[in-house]
Amino acid sequence: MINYDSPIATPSAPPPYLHGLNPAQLEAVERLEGPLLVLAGAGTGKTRVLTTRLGHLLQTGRAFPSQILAVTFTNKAAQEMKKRVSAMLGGAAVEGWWLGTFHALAARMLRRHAELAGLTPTFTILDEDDQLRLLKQLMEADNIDTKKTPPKAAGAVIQRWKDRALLPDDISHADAGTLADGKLKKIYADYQARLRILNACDFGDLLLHVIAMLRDPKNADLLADYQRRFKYILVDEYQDTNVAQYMWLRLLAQQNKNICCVGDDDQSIYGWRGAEIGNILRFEQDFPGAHVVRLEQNYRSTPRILNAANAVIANNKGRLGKNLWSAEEDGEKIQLRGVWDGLQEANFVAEEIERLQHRGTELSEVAILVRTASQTRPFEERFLRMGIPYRVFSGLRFYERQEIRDAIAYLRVLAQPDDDLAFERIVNVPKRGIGPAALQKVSQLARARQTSLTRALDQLLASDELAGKQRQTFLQLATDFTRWRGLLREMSHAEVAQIVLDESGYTAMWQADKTPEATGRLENLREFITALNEFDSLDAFLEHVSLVMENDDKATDTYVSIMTFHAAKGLEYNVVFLPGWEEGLFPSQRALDETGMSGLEEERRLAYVGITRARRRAYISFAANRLLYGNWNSSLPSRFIEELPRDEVETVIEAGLNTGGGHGGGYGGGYAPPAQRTRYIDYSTPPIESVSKRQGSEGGYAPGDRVFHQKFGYGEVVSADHDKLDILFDKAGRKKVIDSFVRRAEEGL
DNA sequence: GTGATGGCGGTTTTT
DNA sequence: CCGCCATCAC
Repeated sequence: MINYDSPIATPSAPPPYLHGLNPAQLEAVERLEGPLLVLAGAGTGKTRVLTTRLGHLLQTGRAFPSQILAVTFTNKAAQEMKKRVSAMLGGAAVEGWWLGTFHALAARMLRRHAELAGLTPTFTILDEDDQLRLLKQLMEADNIDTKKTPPKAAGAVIQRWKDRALLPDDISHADAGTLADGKLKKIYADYQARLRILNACDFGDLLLHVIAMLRDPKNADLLADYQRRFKYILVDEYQDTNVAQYMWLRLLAQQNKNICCVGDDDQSIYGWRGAEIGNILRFEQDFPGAHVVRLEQNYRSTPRILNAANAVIANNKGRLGKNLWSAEEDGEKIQLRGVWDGLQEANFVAEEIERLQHRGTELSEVAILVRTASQTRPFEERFLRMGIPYRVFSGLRFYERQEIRDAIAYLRVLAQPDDDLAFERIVNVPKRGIGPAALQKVSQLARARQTSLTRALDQLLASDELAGKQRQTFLQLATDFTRWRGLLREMSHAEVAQIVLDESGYTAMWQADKTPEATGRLENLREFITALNEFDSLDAFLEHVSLVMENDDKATDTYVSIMTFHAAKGLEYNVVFLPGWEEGLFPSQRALDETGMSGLEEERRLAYVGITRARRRAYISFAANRLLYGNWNSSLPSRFIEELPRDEVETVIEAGLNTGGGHGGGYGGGYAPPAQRTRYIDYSTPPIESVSKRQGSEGGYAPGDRVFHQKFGYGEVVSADHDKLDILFDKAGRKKVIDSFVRRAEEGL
């Protein structure tokens, strides 16, 4: 079917962009109507299919850009898609389409209708750091031992609830668990209430609020509007979606039902952070009339590598099933090495890399993929000694660095005065002499008033509650912020940022710092200001940093790449080393203990992802002894090694190694499958209680009342204006105080 | 309010 | 073994 109304439609010959697609790819591009699942195996041309499909939609005039919703998981993927589609359409940028990550798109919707979620359009998106500090406060306020239940653990559980679109009210007593004395449900509720006061969201909330908003019968028009708008929906990496994301997609796809999900169940490796592999496995039930297209022809790896990957993944039960094949020559066998210990393993890898290098292999074509970040060290030490250039991909990203977070916190307080977490972060950075005790005063009032720290501070400064140096310091800070906010109207946000960093003493703090890192930090701050210049407004910049964790590496230099399996997803190298295939390490003991059979299958998918990163050569190795936390431990080869097909593998095992008493036996099971319950609880709108109603003077003091103040002692109220009291104290004289700092003097005392 | 020492715990990570 | 956090001494 061709739309002849479109000026750019080409009625006759197939357009050039469809040339060279294989039949499955072609179907994935051209089947535009109805639900479609594209099962795209590793290296089967997924990105090409995705971009061609989008370009095809636009080129044939099936949809205006604004009628297309295209969702990815990472910003990198979104950028890539943007770039490739516009290249395909002759270079012009596509304007007005909804292309981005789940979170960026949800944030866009939420900002449009923030008031429907009880927020203002300038709401803040908290980072992990903020979330944890907030949780910690709430837990301590509830007398929960944060040693027994680290906020991080509590936060993870709450995150998982949010991933499943469960609000505090949806958590049954049984599900609340034993963590934090079983008070986690309450902590979750407190946390949500606090976020609303802060006019803030965490990542999970972005989707949760939008879902709640769209499902609210009061907003039926809004839902209908979005449902009509998005004629075509495209989702990348569908195997990684969580329940909330699935619900959001389903809501939006209801009307036109043209939803195309692309993914690979065998590459679902993010279950531990809420990804629900069931989403992709159930696609055909969830979207009636769905078609499934399998992309199985692989253009990346040799058949031997594919056979090995196929053989390992075939041991998984929960999968849709698919077999990668290649039209190429067999290629080299997988090299399997068993060595004495981790040092020898590093040695072997290093020497092999040198050998390959002499035969003309570029180091940029070599990668070492590990299960955990801590495995990189022996390789680094060995490479340093031998002078092999390498790079470990795992370090802190730009926006996660301390000095950048501090700078961002200053800007957040500027843009959003209610952002308590940002305020707390910088209130004593650089050191101003405002310690926990001083801050306590402000937060006490903020809690009593159900308001933010900045507002509470203003009220405190209007009273006589603060005195001396403390008052001076706070006053200085408050006036600085007011002045800086004023500057935003006069000059560019980058200039203001520079002024803030200088006048606050933040730059000076690092200049005075004599540690070796200080120079780098100052450089980062300069880079930060430059980055600011690339955005139209402060708000646009803050949105960017809260949603984007950019990867600022350019792979131009020649070095060996060292990274985790997770980080390697989507990448490919001619030569791939896969060290540390030992029971306990890979598959990870913890994954087995915590999630049993499904954990094992996810580990196996990691193996599959790892193997399929290799184009020409893959090396798998294990060591009989490994240094762990400073102790030597003996280990057995990974069970995945036994799953490799013998014909495709060339094995060299050092003499005298215990490999578990020969193949076929050995590993004690003990990973009992837990009662696997995935719940899809109906989602109800969160109650939006009015905060402002609860403010005001609960004291109801009147002139003549006798009161007691912690610091000023007894006194008599002269006048009362709402919450502000003018009191003549018996000893301290006349003071303006805030009513929540006084209590009634008991009669007869 | 700020700097120094000891104890404990320790996958995977994006937004 | 290393890094983080909490507690202790100024």
